[in-house]
Amino acid sequence: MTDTSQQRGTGADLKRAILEEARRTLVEQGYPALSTRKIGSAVGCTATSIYLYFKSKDALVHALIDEGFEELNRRLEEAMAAEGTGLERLQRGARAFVDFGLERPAYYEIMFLLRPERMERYPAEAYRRARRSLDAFAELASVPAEEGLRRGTIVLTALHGLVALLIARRIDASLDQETLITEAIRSACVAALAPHSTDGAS
Amino acid sequence: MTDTSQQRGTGADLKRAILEEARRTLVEQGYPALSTRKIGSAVGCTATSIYLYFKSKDALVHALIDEGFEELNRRLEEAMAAEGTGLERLQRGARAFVDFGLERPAYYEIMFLLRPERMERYPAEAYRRARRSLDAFAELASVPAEEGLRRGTIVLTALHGLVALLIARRIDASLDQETLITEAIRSACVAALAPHSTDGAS
DNA sequence: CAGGGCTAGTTTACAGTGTCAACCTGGGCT
DNA sequence: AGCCCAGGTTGACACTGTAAACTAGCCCTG
Repeated sequence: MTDTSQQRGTGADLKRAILEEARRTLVEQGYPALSTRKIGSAVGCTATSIYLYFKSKDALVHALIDEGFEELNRRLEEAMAAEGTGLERLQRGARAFVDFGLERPAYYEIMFLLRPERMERYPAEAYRRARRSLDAFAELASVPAEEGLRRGTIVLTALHGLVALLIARRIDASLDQETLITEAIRSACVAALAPHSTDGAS
Repeated sequence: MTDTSQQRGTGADLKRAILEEARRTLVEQGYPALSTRKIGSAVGCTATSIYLYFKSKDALVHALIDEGFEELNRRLEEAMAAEGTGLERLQRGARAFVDFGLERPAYYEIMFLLRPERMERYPAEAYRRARRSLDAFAELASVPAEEGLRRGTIVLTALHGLVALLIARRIDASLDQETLITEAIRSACVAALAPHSTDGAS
């Protein structure tokens, strides 16, 4: 037993091991701790071996992003599948989104917070598919397609801002987090489903 | 004339030059291009000289963040000072916030998008002061203090999410950006000033 | 005027990072 | 037996922020 560095298989096994280690590091120590050399030594190979299975470090991260979107989408579908009014379902979806962000901040970071240029190599197609979440939001607003997409997007931006600032601890600590979240969600969801208002409020 | 590297003064002059160069780089090439060595060579000194005037690279960035908050606050005050109903003023403030983010993305990034641990060294006091913007939002909701702070925070989070995703180009390109922005702002502001709703909608 | 000390800056070095090019090595096939 | 090649490694490059040690120039004092 040399130490940790011997759970390495070869070929596809090694690729799996690398991915596993990357996932573990991401969850336990966050994105900045992800380094090719660390992964390599933890998995029992050199840093450059990673490039046999991933075109770049970013490509490795993209694989993790895919995992993240899979879980997020699963949660969203589950939350919104159950019965209820449109508003209720939308609110449950929103809640699921926020919970995901708070429970998996490291995943959330690489999915939504990573510098744009890191994402450019992330295939646009994959990204669109990954963003099914948005479609789910959009379809709930029973309005013309574009308007629906817009309203879904607005909800998403509001939720994103909430999660992002919570994760970054940039929210005034004197506020009760739970109340803030429920109020923010309600505010965003109610507005999204409100009848089309062509001019000022009533 | 060796080359560019001769606009250097000494002492406080050098500090000013460093700050200027940092600001220029930030605006022209973005935060990731900020490196101590590049700044040094552009300004005519070595990388380590920067540490004579700034405790760390982060401290230098903090100085830029201060500049950013100064401009943002100025814009917000200007936008919200003019007459109008509470809603109108809030909307103008929100618009000013979004415009700032879109016009100064690099500043916005270091102010709101930088990794949290980079900010830990940013004195909490300075950050609170810098966040006067939020207070301005809060005071417009004429409700109890805590409720006002919460509503202001919710508006801020919504705007932040909007700006963050716009800057990151993660908004569906088929949407008209201008419409999206005005709708998002209206939605957030109307909700913030809505009467207190203890239970479900009417 | 000689010399001490301080200030402002540089040199050098360390420990990291992602990534590329060249090298090696063991197992399967001809 | 001999070859080849998939799969890994070694070593290097160009960066990063930053700390420690060193140095040139000036002012002030004896």
